[in-house]
Amino acid sequence: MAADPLSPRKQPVQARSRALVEAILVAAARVLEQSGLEGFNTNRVAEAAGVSVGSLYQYFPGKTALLAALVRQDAAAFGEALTQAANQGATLRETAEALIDVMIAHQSERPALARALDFAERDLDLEHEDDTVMLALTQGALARHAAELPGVDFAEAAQDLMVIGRALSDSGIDPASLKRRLLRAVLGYLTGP
Amino acid sequence: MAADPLSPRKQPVQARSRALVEAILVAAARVLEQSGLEGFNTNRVAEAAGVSVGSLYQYFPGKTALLAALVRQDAAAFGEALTQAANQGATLRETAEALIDVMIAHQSERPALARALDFAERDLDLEHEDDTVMLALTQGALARHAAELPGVDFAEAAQDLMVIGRALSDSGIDPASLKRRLLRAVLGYLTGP
Amino acid sequence: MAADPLSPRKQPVQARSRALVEAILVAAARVLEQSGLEGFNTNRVAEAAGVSVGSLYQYFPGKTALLAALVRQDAAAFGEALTQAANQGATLRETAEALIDVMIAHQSERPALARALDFAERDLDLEHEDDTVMLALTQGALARHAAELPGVDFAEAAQDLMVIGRALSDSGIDPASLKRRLLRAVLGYLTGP
Amino acid sequence: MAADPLSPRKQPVQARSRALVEAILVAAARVLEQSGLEGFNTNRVAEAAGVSVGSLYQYFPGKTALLAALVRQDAAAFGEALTQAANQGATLRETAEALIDVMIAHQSERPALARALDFAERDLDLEHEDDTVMLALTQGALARHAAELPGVDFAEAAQDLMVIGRALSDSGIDPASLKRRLLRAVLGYLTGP
DNA sequence: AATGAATGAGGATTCATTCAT
DNA sequence: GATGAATGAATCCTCATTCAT
Repeated sequence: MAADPLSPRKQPVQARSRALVEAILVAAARVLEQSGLEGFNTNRVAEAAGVSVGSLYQYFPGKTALLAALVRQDAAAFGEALTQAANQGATLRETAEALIDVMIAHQSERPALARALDFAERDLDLEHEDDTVMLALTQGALARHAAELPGVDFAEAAQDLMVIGRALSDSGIDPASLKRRLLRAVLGYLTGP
Repeated sequence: MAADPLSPRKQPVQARSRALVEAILVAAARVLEQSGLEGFNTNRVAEAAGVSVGSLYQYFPGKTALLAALVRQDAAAFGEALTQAANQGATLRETAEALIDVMIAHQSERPALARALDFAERDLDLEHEDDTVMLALTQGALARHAAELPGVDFAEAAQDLMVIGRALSDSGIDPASLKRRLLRAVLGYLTGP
Repeated sequence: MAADPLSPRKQPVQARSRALVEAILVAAARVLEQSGLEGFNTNRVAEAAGVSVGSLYQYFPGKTALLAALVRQDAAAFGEALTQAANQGATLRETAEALIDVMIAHQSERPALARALDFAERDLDLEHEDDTVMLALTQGALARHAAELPGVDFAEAAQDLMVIGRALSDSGIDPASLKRRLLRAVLGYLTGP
Repeated sequence: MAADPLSPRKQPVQARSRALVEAILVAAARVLEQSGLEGFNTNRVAEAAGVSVGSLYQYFPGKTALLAALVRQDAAAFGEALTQAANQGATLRETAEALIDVMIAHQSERPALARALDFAERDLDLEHEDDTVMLALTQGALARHAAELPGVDFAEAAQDLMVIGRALSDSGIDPASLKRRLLRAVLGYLTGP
């Protein structure tokens, strides 16, 4: 009965429905970006999407689910981009650079949105779910350079680097120096003292 | 009129007033810890403090200000503890350990509270304000070991380490391995490749 | 325009239509039984019937009409069963027993449904309409035993007994003793002091 | 935490508060009487009482509780009146008359309200709670005339008579003949065949 | 200064009903 | 006729804030 309040209500099959869901998500992202979690409410999102509240609730069982969908959508896109990057680079440094570039790109595109989504992800305890993919990805990328990383626990390192990467890219640090500093943190962690 | 909504309304001079403010803050922390930002509301806090809402508003211009006071109080306490640690340790490693111990202690004492405060700090954009002290502190600690850190930009490093330290200690990583991993991240960053 | 909101919209002539109406009514009964008046809504009924809401509205002008149809259907079935019983029994007592058996059977079959329908009947002020048949029936049954009932106003008695019978059978009284008690009430009323 | 949704939220101690609660209950009764359970909603009641919704919720945890309070208030008043009557009358018939007079009075004063309250009482499953007193009362009244009632199970009879009495007085029967018919039903039940 | 009752805007969610396809 | 997506008014309830006492 009381279904999962974080999952969408039904899969939009028809083309029109998919467009509607898409419109809602786009509007939701905009509202979240401009007004923060504070100002994020279903009525506002529906209005911004040019849709009735009822329609919103047709596809999302509640405010939380909408937020969760946003988070997941972003995580998925991010994961995809990371996947590309993870397989690039002949050296550890090159791979690190590729991954960092993705992180920075993701974050600098819509900083306020990225921040709010990070926020929401924690709030909804969606971290674990989303991070599994990225963790695996990162771990794989590390494993590819095992030769350069003697004695490193890949699982552990992947987790730490994920946390560090996120935190730094989301910290508001001057974008110009961000890449250099992230690189330092990552390579330092891995090949450090 | 439109006064700073983040600052306390007036300095409580009388002893009784100070006690009242203290009681409110203690209660606020408890409420925040137990119910999260979601359940944090002025009526609840006032009740938990055994005080009337009116009195709460006598000393805090609004909910936000109360939250801000909590954040600042915590930051101050944290800063104090860090100050102690920053001056300890003959070697860089030792100093780093001392600082990390403080971070972990601060975080592990009331994890839920620490998390919510971190949350709130960001939400209220209080980061800059609070971090100034810690930044200076960290920077000083680094400077003390300048010999071991050739070519390091202390200001920059302090900022990065602060971010990294916070993120890792708040990440929910197994407390048992947390210190080791934090140390690795910090020393790696500083003395890395 | 403002048509009677309690009457069905049109007589389903086609076989398929009749089946559809039947399916809706069956589903409606089930929903009402399982979820009460509270949870009784057109969307739910339509879904339970495996029919679109639009179709439901094709045959019933509104929620109320659907409910009314349910009430009437039940009343009709009940009336039919009573008709059988009303003509049985050589003595007053025997006839009373037959009628009471029907009442109890009707009520105990789907108690929750019976209750909700009673509820709805009152809510929609359908009592008068439905009871006409039963009243006539009861009155007839009494008349058959006029010899045993000197000085009794059959119309009045029929109404009173109807009310009493319904109330008692719907009162949640232990089914084991229900018949005896109903009999006592009825015969007491009729042949009393 | 999730306290009893049927009980009031706090006892109004101050005179003003009591007046407010009283005003709310009076308004609630009026709304219920005029608009039925259908149109009974907290906003409407608050408005009718000249009070803000917030104030209503200060004293009643929800719509249901408000309704329950109304039912209980009515039941209490009714019980009180019955208590008076139950001790009157030298003969069974006289006592029965006294009780029936109270029932009729209670019902005929505000018929629509009485009906809706009966309705609500069932809806909220408050029957048992309220009826205990009346049952005991009735049982006592019967016991007082035990000599006239050989072989009668007072507990059972009290329950049956309660049900019968309510049903008849609430049935919309012509008030002029109501008393006579009720008396017949009651005495018939008790002293019948 | 303290109290806490009162306010009411705001926000989540439901569901009867319509109508374009 | 059938469909079911879309609508949005209606309703419940919360909580930041004020103000009379």
